[in-house]
Amino acid sequence: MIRTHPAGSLRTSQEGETVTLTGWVARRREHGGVAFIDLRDASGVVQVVVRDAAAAHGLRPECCVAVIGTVRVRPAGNENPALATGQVEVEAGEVRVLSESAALPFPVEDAPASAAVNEETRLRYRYLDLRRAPMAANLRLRSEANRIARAVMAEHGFVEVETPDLTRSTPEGARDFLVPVRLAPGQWYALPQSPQLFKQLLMVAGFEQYYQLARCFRDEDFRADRQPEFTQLDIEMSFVTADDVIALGEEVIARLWSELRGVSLPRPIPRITYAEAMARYGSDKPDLRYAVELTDLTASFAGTAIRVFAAPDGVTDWHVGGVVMAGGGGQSRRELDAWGQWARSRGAGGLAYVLVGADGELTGPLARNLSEGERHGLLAATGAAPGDAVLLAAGRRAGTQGLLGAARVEIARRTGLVDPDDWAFVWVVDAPMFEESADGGWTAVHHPFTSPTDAWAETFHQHPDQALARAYDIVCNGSEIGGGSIRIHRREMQQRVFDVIGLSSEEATSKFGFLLEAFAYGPPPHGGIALGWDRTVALLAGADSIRDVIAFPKTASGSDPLTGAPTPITAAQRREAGIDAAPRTPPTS
RNA sequence: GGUCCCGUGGAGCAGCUUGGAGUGCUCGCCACCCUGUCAAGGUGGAGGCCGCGGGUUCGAAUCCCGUCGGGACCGCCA
Repeated sequence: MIRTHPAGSLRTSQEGETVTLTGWVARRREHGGVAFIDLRDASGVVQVVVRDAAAAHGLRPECCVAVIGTVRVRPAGNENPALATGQVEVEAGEVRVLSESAALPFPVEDAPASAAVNEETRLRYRYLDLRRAPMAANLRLRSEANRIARAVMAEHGFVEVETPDLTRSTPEGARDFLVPVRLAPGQWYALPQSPQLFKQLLMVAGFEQYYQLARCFRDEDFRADRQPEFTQLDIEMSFVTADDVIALGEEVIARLWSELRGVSLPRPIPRITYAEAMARYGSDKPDLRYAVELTDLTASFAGTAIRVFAAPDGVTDWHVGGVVMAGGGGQSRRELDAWGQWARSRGAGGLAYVLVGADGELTGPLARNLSEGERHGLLAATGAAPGDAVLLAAGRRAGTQGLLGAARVEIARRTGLVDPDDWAFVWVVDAPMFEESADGGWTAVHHPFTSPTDAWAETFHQHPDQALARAYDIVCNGSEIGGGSIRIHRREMQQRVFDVIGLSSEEATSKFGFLLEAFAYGPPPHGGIALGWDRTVALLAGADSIRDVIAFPKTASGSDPLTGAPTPITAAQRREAGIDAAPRTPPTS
């Protein structure tokens, strides 16, 4: 090392020692005959005193320097308690500029008032953005999270196995990223959407306990919490029940929050069924930091004269529901009407409201059309108090609950019900196995290898609308941070799932044949979980976006302002890659 | 595929509703002054295709259309 000490490590015990430090000029304060340099390296910051004015003047912000000097205790009254090294300073003998820095595109050492910088600019100069304290802290936190996860896995005897990034396309679920194959023109690899099939093969292979911090790739549109490539803590275990996997998932999460946030999570983490989560919170990832719940008013409005609340003929899952906005009666007419606009912007028909007056009388555009029974039922069911507003929606059950659930989140946000220091974890269990697909058939909610619950093991194929899966999602503060299931290991049961989702045995063989073949050789009962590592770390870091816990993320259009990727390729690259080669065999679909 | 927001010296904003000289704020940058600061302070200075293209107008940062880029949301994400 060309330095003798990390800058952030110096203390009064080193007084008098001659040290060589290396790092970056964070700040410079010139006073004519004396200048103070805040020297930053990965360990922290220490103040360097430079008495050679000419030497100090050349030290531009963020240039890289070496300082040879003597550690001094600061003169009385000049200590800086805000710095870990604030009791000492380094009297510079020699300051060597190792490399200059051009004028900065944005401040690296933030003054508090100027912390916000356009994210595109930050990504363009990500190496400078990562010098900034919050981002540096986030990546170090992520590294610690990785270490903790590996420690927990090691303690339980898990085997870390790497799986391929170049694999075959399995055209279910998300769109694949495709990679042309030079040696076989017309053939394509796909990047894995997850190591799902490989980890099941590793169970067949007898490893029993596998994990991996796995990179996954999905060619879908972006959100604040999505990237085209992302990381999962991927886990699979043999001879386990759902409780075993859940217990392990809890241990990982509890250790992360304990060691990185100093938060002791209540164990076991509570569980809620999917049906209950939808009924009470209108979401399969409910934010339980606040208590607002939805109310089912379907029975109260069964014979309603209000047309929009009446079930059309033939709709069997009609639902009328409400959610109370405490104090919402104080909203202006304009604000109340804005809820309808808010609902329509989410693709819903609208959102009605009634207000509860001081005497419990109901007002609002709908109020006069409510029957006495409806008024009474509404008040009794919702528990709305004078001064409250009740937002009402009607429609098919899932969509209506979802809309009211979104309204619940919005109510909490607008009325300040969210405690940002709170952590509310919950397992959502007993999810449906299937959901209706756009073409009227059935599709697997989780994936087609998810086992039904014991109660549905023999009959799920007869009632795909009701069958429940041995699946579990872990939710934190309204974000799904992981999920998994017990898998199917019986060929006969797997075939029934394929039958339900309309996958012929030819298609199944073509898509998953290698897995089904492996399952002919004594597959163990197994199950697993994958934790969305970017979201998990973002929660730990208090970051608004997973981009803030990824070193080099992409923008919402999939570009990287730093490297300029993606780029066109040359004609020669195009020829060599075999992109335009005709397929050897006709595509299957 | 759809909806909405943003784009103004290097950074962050205001100006736009109601068109009238590139006007303003905070920070940074450059020069000089300054021997105990730590978001140092002081004086002076430089720096602009108001994202881009078109339209309306005597006149456009401002109004209209299109486009590009960024962000958020719906759809999508087994």
